[in-house]
This record gives sequence, structure tokens and C-alpha cells, in this order.
Amino acid sequence: MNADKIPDIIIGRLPVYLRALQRMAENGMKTTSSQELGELVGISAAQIRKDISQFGEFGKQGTGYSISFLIDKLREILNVNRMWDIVIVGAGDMGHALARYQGFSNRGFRVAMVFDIDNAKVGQKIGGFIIEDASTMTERIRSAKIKMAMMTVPASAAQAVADKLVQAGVRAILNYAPTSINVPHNVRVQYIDPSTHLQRMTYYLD
Amino acid sequence: MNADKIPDIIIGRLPVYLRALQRMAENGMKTTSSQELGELVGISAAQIRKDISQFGEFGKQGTGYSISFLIDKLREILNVNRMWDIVIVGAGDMGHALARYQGFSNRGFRVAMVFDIDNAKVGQKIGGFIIEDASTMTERIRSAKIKMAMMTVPASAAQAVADKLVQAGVRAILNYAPTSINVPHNVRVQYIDPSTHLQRMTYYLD
DNA sequence: TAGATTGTTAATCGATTAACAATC
DNA sequence: TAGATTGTTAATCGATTAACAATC
Repeated sequence: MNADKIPDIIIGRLPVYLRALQRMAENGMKTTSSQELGELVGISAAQIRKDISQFGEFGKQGTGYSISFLIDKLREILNVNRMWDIVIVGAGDMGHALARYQGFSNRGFRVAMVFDIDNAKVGQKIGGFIIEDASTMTERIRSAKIKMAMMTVPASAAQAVADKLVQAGVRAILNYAPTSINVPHNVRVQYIDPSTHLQRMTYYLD
Repeated sequence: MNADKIPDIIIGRLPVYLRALQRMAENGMKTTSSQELGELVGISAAQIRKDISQFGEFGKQGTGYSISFLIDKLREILNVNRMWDIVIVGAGDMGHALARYQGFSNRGFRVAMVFDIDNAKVGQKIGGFIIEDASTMTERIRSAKIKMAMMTVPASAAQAVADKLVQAGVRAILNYAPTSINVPHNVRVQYIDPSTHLQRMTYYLD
């Protein structure tokens, strides 16, 4: 294990490798090569080898990588060889979809609570969760020691909600609100905004 | 307008600038500076000036940028000074949420059709759209000349659906399926996978 | 063994930052 | 005018690629 600081751009590719490897494992494959994995994920074989080698010598010359071994290592590196509880803030359509999403459990995540400010929604059930009042949020998150959140609130509410989450001890926010937010340096943010993603592609269309 | 090829990493930041500028405009602001915009989006002022200057001289020394003028220019550059029709493939929870999402229209997008393979879903309504049979998809997309799609299908179906979309003439795919897909070079893909985004953050958590 | 593929090095390529003249 | 801020240059910093010895 290399003690140097690993660039975030490399960290960002590891989940993509892991996802592809888990798929390969499901399909019964036992080993793969940087070449094969690269074709699957659209990244050069050299880069995949370089990325992986930052963390150790996980491959074998001549035969490549053991898929299950590499999965274990990547899960360890990414800290997803455990379950992370996540809260959802905002019980609109997108919050609903995430609350019911089946794709978290085998990737290291579990939705733990869902919050909304709308009294008409509080108390209702979505995907097995009872929607809780956002006014109790800080305390609930803090006492459950939850570190991750998904924000599916309007842009106008995003900064205030983010501030409350940070206060509650959240250290990673997946932000579905279509706006940038400011958080302290020790808090990570990832952005999911379909319009922004789409606009990145229209540039190339006629 | 610079005729050189603009790096994709710059193109990727423009929608973020545009989103912030539209927010400023809604709040009644008339001008801004690279400094102010940078603090809002978390990018250095120098980089913002450099990015914008790739396309022309849109600012004024001493006063900064006219927000409405810069919005116009960015919309023009990104090709979103028009409406793009989009199809949704997969009418599960995520497809539902996207079909009902109100955040597309003022960013240049309009959902035009929703498809699913499930006969139990075909004919039902979501968000004002009637779910259509996926077997008619290629022909429907082709004759409507639609160039963009959002895929909210299981990972196992993603590659086959992508192939059909490409055949139908789609040139940009926003892929919500948790898997990488392979498409020809003239087709753009953007990925939205909450687990992948979350795993990029857990690396930094204890 | 022969063939395949890793891990790593050095070279190349590309992106970001700092600084400042120009100018509103 | 004085102050502010752009657009741009040069320097720095960082990422990717190509190549190959090592070795399974």
C-alpha cells in the first residue's frame, strides 16, 4: 500500500472498475486483464494498471487479475467493505425513487431515514420508510452517527439543508438539487443534475 | 470565437457556470465577476476567466460580466438556445421521476416519449406521457429525429438498449443503468449511478 | 518453454495557476 | 482619476501514454 496521497481523479475511476468487476463475477468470470477491463469501461489498459498499482501489486504477469481478489481489494480501498447508512432529504419523486432503489445494498449502502419539511408528507410511507419531519433531522442524524446524505430538495433549499447536514456531522453529500453548494473542506460533495449532464453533451450535437 | 478544439473538461464546467448564472439572474443580479462566480461554484477565478475566454471576450475590465449576456453566450455555445427532445427508456421509479421532473424545460430539454418492455406498463400514464412499447422504439425515435435519450433500465439490459438507441439515430445518452456501455465514437454518454458517486466519497471517510 | 501480461519508468501531453499589462 | 477586473502569458503542476524488463 502506497502511503502517498492518491489523486482524486484516480479514486473516481475505482468505483467504475469495481462495478465492472462485480458484473464479471456475476457472469462467472474468474480472471481478467487490464486490456479486457479497459475495453469494458472505456479506459486504456495502461491507465488501469497504473491506477491499480498505486495500492499494491494485485495482478500476476501472464495471467492478469483475479476478479474476486481485486473486488475485495477495491472494496477495502474504497471503504465499502462495510455498510454505510444514508439519509435522504426531500421526499419528492426523486427521493421516492432513491428510497425504493434496489441498487445500493450490494454496493455498500443502506438508506436509513427519509426526511421532508412538508407536513402533508411526514408520517407517510415510501419504500418501507416513514417520512420524518425535517425539524428533527439534525438530532436524528447526529445520534445515529450517520455520515452520508442524499439531497433531493429544490435548489432554493439546498444550501440551508446542506448547512444543517454538516452541523449534524454528515461528511459526504450526494446533491441532486440543481445548484452548487458550499461546504467545509472536510465534507465531500458529488453532484447529480440531469440537465447539467445533458448540457455537457449538446455541445457536441448539431 | 476560437476555432481550436476545446477540451471536454472545459465543456463540462460550462453548464455549471450557466446554472449558477441563471440562479443569479433569478435573484435579480445584473453583473458578476470571475471571483464571485468562482466562490459560488467552487472554481478558481483564473480558471473561469480562462474557460470563458476560449469562446470570446465576454467580460469588461473593471466591471466583470453581464449576467444575461453571458447566459446567452453560454446557451449558444452549449447548443441549448433551443429545445431538445429526449426519450426515456425504462418506466421504473427512476423513469417516473424523470418523466415528472420539472427542471428540464428552462435548461433546454423536453421529455418527448417514454418506453418500457413491460406489457403491464405499456399504455399507462406517467407525468402526462403514455408509456409506449419498446418494440416500437427504434421507429418512433427515428421518425421523430430524436437525438437524446435517458436510460433507466437494469444493468443487464443497458447495452442492448444502447445499441437500439444508436441504431435509431440517438447521439447522446444519459445512462442511469449501473454499468458501463460501449457506443460508437460519434455518440456521447454520461453516467449517473448513485452508488458509484457515493463510493467516490467513502474513500475519504473513516 | 513460449506467450501473455503485469508494474514501472520516462516521455509526452494537457490543465491549472500566478501574475500583470490592458482597459473599463 | 483611482479602483477593479478582464484576457492572456509563462511557469508550474499533474495526468496519460508508450514501451519494456520482469516474471508468471
